[in-house]
Amino acid sequence: MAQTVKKDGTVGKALEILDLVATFNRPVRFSELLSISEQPKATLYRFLQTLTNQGMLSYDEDRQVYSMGLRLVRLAHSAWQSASLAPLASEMLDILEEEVGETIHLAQMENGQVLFVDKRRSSVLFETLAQAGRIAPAHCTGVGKAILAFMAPERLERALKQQAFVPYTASTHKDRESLIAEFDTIRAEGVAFDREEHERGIISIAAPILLNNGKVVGSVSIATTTSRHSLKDLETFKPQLLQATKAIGDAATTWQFPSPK
Amino acid sequence: MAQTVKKDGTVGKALEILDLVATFNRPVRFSELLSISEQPKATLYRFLQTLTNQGMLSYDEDRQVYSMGLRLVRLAHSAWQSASLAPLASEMLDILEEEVGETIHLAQMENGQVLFVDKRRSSVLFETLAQAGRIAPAHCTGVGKAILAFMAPERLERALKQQAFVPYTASTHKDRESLIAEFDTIRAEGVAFDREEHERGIISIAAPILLNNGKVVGSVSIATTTSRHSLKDLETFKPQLLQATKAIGDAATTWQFPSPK
DNA sequence: GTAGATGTTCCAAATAATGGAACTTAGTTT
DNA sequence: AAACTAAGTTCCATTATTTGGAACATCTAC
Repeated sequence: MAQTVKKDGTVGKALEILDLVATFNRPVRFSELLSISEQPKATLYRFLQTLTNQGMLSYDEDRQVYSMGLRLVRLAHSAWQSASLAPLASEMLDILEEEVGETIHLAQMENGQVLFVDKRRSSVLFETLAQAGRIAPAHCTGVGKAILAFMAPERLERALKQQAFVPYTASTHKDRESLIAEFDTIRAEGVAFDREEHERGIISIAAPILLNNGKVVGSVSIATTTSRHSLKDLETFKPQLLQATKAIGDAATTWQFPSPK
Repeated sequence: MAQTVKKDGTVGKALEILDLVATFNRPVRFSELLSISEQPKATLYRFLQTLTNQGMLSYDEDRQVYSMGLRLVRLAHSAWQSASLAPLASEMLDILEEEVGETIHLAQMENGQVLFVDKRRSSVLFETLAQAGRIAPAHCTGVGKAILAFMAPERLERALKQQAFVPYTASTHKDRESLIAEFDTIRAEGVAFDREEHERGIISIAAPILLNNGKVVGSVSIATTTSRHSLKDLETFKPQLLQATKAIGDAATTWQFPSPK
């Protein structure tokens, strides 16, 4: 279990249920939730009512199904704007995209997983919230490994405990040791490679975003397909990538929120 | 006060605090929150701790400020995908954009406010404030009025109670009566106009998205600036707009979530 | 009509939230 | 450098809320 022990009382339980509904990625019946949830019937029922009342979930009376609520979209907009690296990094990502002409991802760590907070892609027009918010495992992605390799010991320890080490492809790290073994190389080179570890045919080069005090706050990757490019090709983008992550790191360090006055 | 009476115990209070932090749109200190919150010091403190623990908020130890948490971005991604009209409407919005070549917004109602869930824009120059997740008042926007005018009586009543009737411009409806008076026209014409009611120089034409059973579930608008177009110009887009909203309404009506099995 | 499953409500017991006040730390003034 | 002030944190007996087993209601299928 990648789940950590929760000690946050009623609120924690309610949010756990929110996560539960989210994992379905489709409207879901009460009984379906009941069968997976730890909570007894009446308790689960009450939580669903409360969350629906609050707009965190929505309930379709005709179909008798729960979905995620729009209040989340509103709240996330605020989160994305004021708490993610996206607004800060936007310019640098634009520049990087222009330089390399490949798909760019901006990621941060959330509960041991990689959370994509922004993206640039050379071809198709896309809407931010549609793609932002997607998650991926940390142990088998360039963005994930780039962050993990630069984490402080106890933060890393916590993150590693949350990895499930699902072996997506033949080259996926299948245990903790194998993953850790790569960190020295990543730290030495300053970049991490995804060698089709998450998806066959998809490779990437990723670099961490570091604050001036050394803390990792996120990472940027340049991703492509094996049919278009080799790892060697990606390596030629390294200078531009590092320049971008450096610039974002500097911006994140000096960034001050607007004075309260 | 546009605030409704909350009866959702601890969870409701916690979410209220989340909203409170969101309104700041910037990292915020404990004392700032305390000064506006209803909650006593210790209670507020504990809630902030819990929410931070849960990833719904994030806390910057150095600056001692709270921001919205990335868990919201993850959850909202799920909400946007499975509970908003956006995925369903995407194709139709693409077509509409191509036909009219102006900025398109897709909106839904959330807690009496208009919530933008998707957007298409033809020119980068004309940057409206609206992006996915962004909110706006209902009483002074095309999308808002288009939805309100087609709401069932008690839903409308609840929504009207939540309007603050802030007079943004000279043409903003400044009270309930003035707003309601326009509804007959909107219902008769099938579209609502924003006559610079929210922002000077910005006008729009909007149409409701109706399910086959008559329920309004959202609206679509075509927005432009007065320097580029007049209201008459916008009116020429009416057929295309109505065709798009009809198609989205049909899709929303027949849409079935993937079978649980 | 009946069986079975799903969804909703009740209420006394168990538990968690509450908040006034005391305490600690950080920042400022005399 | 002591005294003051404001901000943030912890404590704990009291209070209020959550809890969940079980009964009840509703729907579905045969």
